[in-house]
Amino acid sequence: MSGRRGGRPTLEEVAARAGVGRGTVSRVINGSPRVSEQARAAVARAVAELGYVPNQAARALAGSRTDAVALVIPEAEARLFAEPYFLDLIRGVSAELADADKQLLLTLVRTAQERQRFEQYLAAQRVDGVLLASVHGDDPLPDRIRDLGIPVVMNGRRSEAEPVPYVDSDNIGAGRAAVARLVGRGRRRIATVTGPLDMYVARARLGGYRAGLAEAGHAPDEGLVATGDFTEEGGRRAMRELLDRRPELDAVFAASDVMAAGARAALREAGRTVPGDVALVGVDDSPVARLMDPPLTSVRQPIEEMGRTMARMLLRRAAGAPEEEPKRVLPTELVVRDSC
Amino acid sequence: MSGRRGGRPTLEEVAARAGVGRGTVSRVINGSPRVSEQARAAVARAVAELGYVPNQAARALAGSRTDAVALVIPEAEARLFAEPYFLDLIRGVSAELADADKQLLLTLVRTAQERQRFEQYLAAQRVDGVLLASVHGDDPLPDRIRDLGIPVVMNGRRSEAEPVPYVDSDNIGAGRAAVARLVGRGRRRIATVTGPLDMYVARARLGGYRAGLAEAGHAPDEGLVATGDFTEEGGRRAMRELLDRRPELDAVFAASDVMAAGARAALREAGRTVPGDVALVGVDDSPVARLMDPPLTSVRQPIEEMGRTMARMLLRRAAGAPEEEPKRVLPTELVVRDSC
DNA sequence: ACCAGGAATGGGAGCGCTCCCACATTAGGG
DNA sequence: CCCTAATGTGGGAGCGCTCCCATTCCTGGT
Repeated sequence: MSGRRGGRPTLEEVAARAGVGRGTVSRVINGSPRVSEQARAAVARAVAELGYVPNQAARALAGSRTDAVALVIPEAEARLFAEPYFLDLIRGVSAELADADKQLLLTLVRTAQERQRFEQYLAAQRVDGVLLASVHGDDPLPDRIRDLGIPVVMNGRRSEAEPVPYVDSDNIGAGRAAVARLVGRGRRRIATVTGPLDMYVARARLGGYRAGLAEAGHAPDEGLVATGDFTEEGGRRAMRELLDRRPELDAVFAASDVMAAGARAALREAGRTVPGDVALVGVDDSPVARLMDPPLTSVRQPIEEMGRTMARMLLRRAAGAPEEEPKRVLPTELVVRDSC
Repeated sequence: MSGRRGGRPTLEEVAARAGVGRGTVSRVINGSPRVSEQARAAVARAVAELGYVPNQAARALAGSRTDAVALVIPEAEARLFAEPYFLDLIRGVSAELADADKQLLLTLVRTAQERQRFEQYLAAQRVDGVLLASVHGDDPLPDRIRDLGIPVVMNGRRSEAEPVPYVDSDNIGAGRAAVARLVGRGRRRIATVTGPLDMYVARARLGGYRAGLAEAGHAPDEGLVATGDFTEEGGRRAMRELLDRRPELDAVFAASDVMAAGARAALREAGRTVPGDVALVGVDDSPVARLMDPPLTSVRQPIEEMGRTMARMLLRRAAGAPEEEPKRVLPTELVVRDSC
């Protein structure tokens, strides 16, 4: 049989032992300043002696706050994306929450029905805030949550002018840095494999690519742009398309490492060497990048740091802190390997 | 001041609306059979009309159960391992819990201090059960939790005779299947790169390798066994060692895909072709396997299914269900690609 | 016709906290 | 010396449920 509470001490018992009232113990536990040193010490001792741990359920019920934060990840994305991405994100969020003694509630959302259930869940007041990963351009969930009065922070944004607080990486800078590197290595015909253009992240990287070319004085050529979908297969297909359209290309910026891997395979099929015939740059600096042959030059995003930042922002808002900058864009960094 | 926090309806209000008592509503909500059809219908209508959602904190407080389950992952492992592993595991656990309307509390444990905190957390009665991933041979945590009277299920086991309930994959079978394949392809000098031998999973795969050789009538040769640590670098080092000791080897069973990738790199360095000179088999069937050149034959573990099974077992135990088989070993499956 | 026994139900009594009000107690200011 | 204003403090009043007991209403057996 589970969980008959084995005589776990209560606030009341601590109070009795310390010779003070319930209120005082509560104040000490919650770090209120309105307590004398003497009382504080007495309570601290009683807590230690009894091994007291506050009952969270009671706290949540009485205080209507839960000390828990939900991280929502759409399941479809979890499969699609360079998977380690989410693990890194989780790691960052988890670290920051642990420091604040908050709990991480992970929610993978699979179906519309599960989404529904999640909204219900939120309505049940079970979390102090919500972190959203990988939100698509037309997703109403963020606004919905905000309207419910629950603090939200997103990873990435739905559009340039995102109204909901978010933490993003500098995707434009990523595209730019990749192109700059390619140009610096003497490449002249630089193509790109983009992500699905209904995602802001894909448009931003493409924008960076274009900006990079413009800065280098290259004329734009739409024939050098092919759309992928962040999958390996999509990368492969897009690469074939590019080779078909512009056989003379000598470099490719793939908007993700996984697509770069697909592109690499297509290049091999076509008998092109990397980086000899075609130089290749990806984005994510995921493990695949290191394992590819040749190892892939890639633009690193500070994923874990994004997770930490999101959690920090959320906690601050949940605590009702003074409104600070609700939009944060973290820098990316080119990691040079052998593919260019 | 009226505590009209967001005006969420309470059980009491539902009762009033349905024209029944609090007890009856509670019974309906919790699916007790002791309710007339009529009352059930009235309550159901009131619930729908009011959009009632039970307050979880109150439930937990009154009923001492939380509807939440913790999944504990040692942070060190999360980095080391083929990372998608944990994402798959999480996916399985999450799916099963969602079906049961339970919450998943993810805990990455970094330091000894965090471990400490986690135990405190358990003491605070905040979860109905605990799932443990990647437990090392000498880890006392599982027993500790069990002694606290909290249901536990582990992923993998610490030793052959694990006392704590677990779900594992058939690692011996995995080694055997890999070797059988290699033998079937006419390989005669089959080496292996193992994981760290203080982990049962590594010993089991090695055991399978040996069993496979024995079954094929090959004489054992300890020179064909090198120890890695489940990292790419470890795989590379072990492979160099093997080439050094037994240059005539013509096949390698690596106990993980990541190590296989390392081994592949070492083979390339040494000028050996795959699968021409040396055939290669890994374990995990991770994305890396597909992306390698040539694509890697690998033994797939049903990771997501393990996650589901763990969650299912845990929920059943938490519900005080009749003691069923507490040890479950799921089958593995060889996925053939070009590396052998 | 009567009563035992079961089914359905209402509602009191908490669960262990936080909130907040009332009550000291002490320290100045006039 | 009284009066206000801080400062600590105790404890009542819930928070919204579940548990469980008492009550009512219905069976069917004798």
